Order: sequence, then structure tokens, then C-alpha cells
Amino acid sequence: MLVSEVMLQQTQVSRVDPAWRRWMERWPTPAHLAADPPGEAIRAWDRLGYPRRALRLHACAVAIVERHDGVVPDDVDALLALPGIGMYTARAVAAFAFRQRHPVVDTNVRRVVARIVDGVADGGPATTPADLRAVEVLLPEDHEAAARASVAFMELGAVICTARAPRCEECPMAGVCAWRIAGAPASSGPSRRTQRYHGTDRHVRGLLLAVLRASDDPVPAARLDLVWDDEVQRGRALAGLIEDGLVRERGGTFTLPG
DNA sequence: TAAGCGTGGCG
DNA sequence: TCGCCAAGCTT
Repeated sequence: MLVSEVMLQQTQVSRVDPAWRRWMERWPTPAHLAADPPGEAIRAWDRLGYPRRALRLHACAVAIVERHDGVVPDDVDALLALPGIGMYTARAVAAFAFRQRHPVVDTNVRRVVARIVDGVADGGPATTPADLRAVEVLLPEDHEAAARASVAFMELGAVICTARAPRCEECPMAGVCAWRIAGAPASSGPSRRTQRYHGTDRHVRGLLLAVLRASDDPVPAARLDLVWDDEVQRGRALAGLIEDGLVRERGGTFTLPG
């Protein structure tokens, strides 16, 4: 559950599914993952995106072995203290793996609550403590029922109450949805400014890391020079990868961290 | 709080 | 085609 939730941070279910199966077959427990070098986690991450998540998941496995005897903790605060585990993932693991009663708030749930309860088209850009409270009061008292309700809120947002083309005709909440009843007004505020990708440092980092993932041997700098013409930007991107611990330099060659 | 961080699917 | 969006986290 923890591995899948980390993979699902900003990556769609359809792309996570095969990667998750391979990952769990190779590293069935935190101890298995912790015993391998972090570079192997980055390599196995393949093209899921945001490879820092792979590095943090490896660090998470190490922390679980060191602090929790290799057993994933069932306590939200202990989970929150692990690398790469934030407000959403900690509660998702506690609720879905350990069947506890916690509000589990992601972008889907923020949108569902914004529409049904608040009558507005969009939720906020990030989960706030106020969001947690708003969802908490909607949960059934029974822990198992609450865990199932949390799954249902997310699923409703993912399948029916979608961001761009909601299928209100098929929605079981249409009769009580404040947004629907108000005529589904468009969002009022300024829309979130869109992030560019093409030509950004992120783009170049992705190109560089793809070369290193594909190579079993240390890669000479000259080969990295081929992926991006702008030397200044390429150097900045590579330095950033090294700074983040995703890449290691050894005598003019580059590898994933061993 | 806002910006930075990959990659791909979909309308 | 191209911009939006995706089961966020960290600093």
C-alpha cells in the first residue's frame, strides 16, 4: 500500500500498475529494498516521473528497517516522519492498509467536497488542515466503514466527479450536490498558472537521468553532452541531479548512486 | 506560501 | 496541436 501510494503521487493508476507489480516482486519487504543501492530504486522507477520519489522511497525503506524493525508503522505520526510521506500518503496508508478512521484528502477529495458541500467548481491547490476537518465530519464512526468511505470519495472524484468533464448524470450525489444544484458554475478565481515543461531544467534533468538509467556502466560526460545543446542549462541540470542525490560523479563519469 | 520537481494521457 | 491534468512532497 505504501509503495503504491508513493508511486501514485502525481502519476496515473494505469501507469503505476505494471511498475508496482514488478517492484513488489523484486522488493517484497522494506528490508529487501533497503539492502539494495538507491540507484537500483531509481532505475526500477523507470519512467514514472519525479524520480526523487524513488530515492525517498528507498530512504523510507531504510528508515523503516532502522526505526521500526522493518515493519511499516501503523501510526500516522510515525508514517509522517518517514521520507517522502506527507499528509496524504500517511493517512492513505493508515486508512487503506490498517483500516483506521482518518480523513484521506487528495486532489480528488478536495474537488468532490468543494462541489458537493461548498458548491464551487474546484478545490484548493493543496490540502490544508481545514480540508482534513471538513472531510473528517463526513466519515462514518465505524473504522472499517470510514476506510471504505475514503476510498469512495477518491473514486468518485477519479471516475465521475472529474476535473474537466464531470459525468453528473451518472453521479449518485447529483441530488444533493450544491454545485450541481447551483447550475455547475465555472470556477470564479484566477486559474492556477500552468507549469511549462518543454525546455525547462526539469526537461533536461529527465533527459540526463534517462541516459544514466539505461546504462549499466559509468557514463562519460561527453555522452551526456549529446542530450542538450545549451551547456549552461545542461550543467545546471546535472548539478541539480547531483545535489539531489540522484546522480553521482566519479572522475569525470556519472552514475546512479551506488 | 509558492515554486520546483517528470512523464504521459486525454480532450 | 497543445494546454490541462494526474491518488503530492519538500523547501
